[in-house]
Amino acid sequence: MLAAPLEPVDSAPVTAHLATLNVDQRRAAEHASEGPLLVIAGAGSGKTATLAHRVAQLIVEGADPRRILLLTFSRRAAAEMARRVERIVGQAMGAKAQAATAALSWSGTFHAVGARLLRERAPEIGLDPSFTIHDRGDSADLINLVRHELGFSKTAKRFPLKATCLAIYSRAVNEQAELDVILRKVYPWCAEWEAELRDLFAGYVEAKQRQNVLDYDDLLLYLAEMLSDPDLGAETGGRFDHVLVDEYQDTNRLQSRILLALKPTGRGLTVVGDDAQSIYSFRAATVRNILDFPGEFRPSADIVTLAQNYRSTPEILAASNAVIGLAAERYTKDLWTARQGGGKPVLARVLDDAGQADYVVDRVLENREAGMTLKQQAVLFRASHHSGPLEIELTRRNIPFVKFGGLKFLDAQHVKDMLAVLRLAENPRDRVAGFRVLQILPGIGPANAALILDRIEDSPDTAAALDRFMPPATTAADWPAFRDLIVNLNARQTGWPAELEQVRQWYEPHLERIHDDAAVRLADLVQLGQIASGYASRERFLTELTLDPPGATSDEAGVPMLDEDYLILSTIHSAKGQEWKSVFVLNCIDGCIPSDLGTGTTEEIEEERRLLYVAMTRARDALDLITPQRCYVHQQARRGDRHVLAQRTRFIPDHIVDHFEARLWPAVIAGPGHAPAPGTPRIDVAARMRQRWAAK
DNA sequence: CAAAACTCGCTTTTT
DNA sequence: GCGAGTTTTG
Repeated sequence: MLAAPLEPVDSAPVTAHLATLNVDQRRAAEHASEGPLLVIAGAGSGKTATLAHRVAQLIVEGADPRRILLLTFSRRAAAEMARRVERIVGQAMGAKAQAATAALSWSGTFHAVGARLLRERAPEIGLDPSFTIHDRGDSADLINLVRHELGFSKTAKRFPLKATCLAIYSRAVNEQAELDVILRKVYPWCAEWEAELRDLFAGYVEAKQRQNVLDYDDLLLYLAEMLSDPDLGAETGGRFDHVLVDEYQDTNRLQSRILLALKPTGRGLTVVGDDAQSIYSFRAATVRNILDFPGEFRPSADIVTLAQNYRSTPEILAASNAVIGLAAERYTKDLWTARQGGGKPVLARVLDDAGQADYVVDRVLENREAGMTLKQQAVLFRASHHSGPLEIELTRRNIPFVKFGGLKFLDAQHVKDMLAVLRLAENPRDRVAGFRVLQILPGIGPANAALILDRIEDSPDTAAALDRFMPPATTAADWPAFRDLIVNLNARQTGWPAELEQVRQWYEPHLERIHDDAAVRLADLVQLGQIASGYASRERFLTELTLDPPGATSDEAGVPMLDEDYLILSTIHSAKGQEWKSVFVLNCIDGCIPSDLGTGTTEEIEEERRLLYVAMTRARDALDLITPQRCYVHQQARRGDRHVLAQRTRFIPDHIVDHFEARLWPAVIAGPGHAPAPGTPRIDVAARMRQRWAAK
């Protein structure tokens, strides 16, 4: 990612391992650790390299790696950082490097670090250390149970859906704001339910505590509360000499509260980010964190700005600068590059979804002919389902691909079932897990499941509680095996990871009874077993899988045929921090970018603009933005032909369109409002025929 | 009381 | 084209 130094290395002699850095990067890497440091790092400016060099430099200067806390946005980012730090330290220190970087054990997301600190300190803060962690789906299920108990599922006017309830709760927690403010600002259509929502959230919090479970938000919230105790805060902060945070523009108020509680004076604190790439406000991230950071301290934090881009051609950079240049507010200046020219980015007009898929496939294959592997190319899109038609076309033409973002391995019912069994064993009070597991058995529905779980909750002895249950006739045959499984797992008799195999053997007949496609699903479970073997214990497996699901952020697990070449498909959000030689961005039209769901307020529109900017700045040598002329309307009878004419995205208005090469594809299609050129077919029957059989 | 059959409403991005 | 609630059936 980092090119050779383009700045002449001046004045002071530089240690070899920092020689590849430019002047600004080196200033950041060598910044004396006394005061806080803010690094504003534009897209492709060597941000990861700079941060890695800073960590490496700290270690070379004698910092204890066990006392360095590195907070990243994903585990993949943490792993990448560790790899680079090791290489750099190796240059400077030789053989000792591996030991030094292996001790760099405190790196990960805020959530993962939170889970670890809370598990460690649990007894001191009134928490049972065997707590299990709910992912978003589990949390929604639990909030739904409470909603039923409170009778809100039977209101005359429809009460907000479980996912909406959870989103409101989560927003209030992460933004550290009052419910009425959140409702007025973000969920005005739910404002009439304020009193009921308050009751619901109170019940939800109570239920989580009774069941000894934490949700994602709790990992941050409990940590922040723990650190607000002067002793615990000082003690925990004192464990780390250096705290470094990546992607600071995408943190929320709760996260900044945690950071300030760890390092109230800012001593040893470094944050890195780019306000032009802030794209997570739906998760309550606020760009204020990065903007207000310097002023949080006396004296205020030093600021280093990295504005030289090493990634893209000047033409791609110029187009990206033009797009972000139209932003209403912006704090970072334009990026510049010393790279020599390539071609302008392409703005391709295609007829529709099918044309878009054809265009991308043709261009991808062209690139491959020219020597570019599939892995060096990526297709990006705003919403996960936008890639549907393309996925079909890729499958049809035998082009392997891997998709990031969207539907995950762990969302499949059969995988959730298996994990729920393990979770119930780990924490018998986890009601969401218990509900799911019990209802796998024939003859057990919500009523019986609730009864059994009540008994487990009341009894200190799970085995005895299970034995007291008299199963109905339909369940009798399956009950003893189930009872033995749970009791055995609960007592940890089999050990890890062998017990996953034990669960699978129990589950297999049920899988075959419940699903017609049991064979396919069984293959997933075998894969789950492989993933499990990489974790040291059941607790670690459950925790880390929940905090970093495979398929979403990791490219190690869950992906078949790793040695083969494959095309990358990714949501723009999941593409953060990455780069490819050639990038395609689908549906650069109004309604998709910006999403018509995100055009309520100017802030939302501005975030959509930054999203397009993030997508464009992923490209090194080639960039194609695709604009289908018409877009099929989503809600309509199957095989309907209703569509709307789509406009090019408002973020590329006429006066900056010169930064792009306009291309019609196929070259003969007519523009909107024009008659077809002579000899051009009015309808593309062939495309319709393909469409007819393409999708189910 | 459980499970299957049916009907209505909504459809982003993710730790 | 799917999830959630409702009604019917066993």
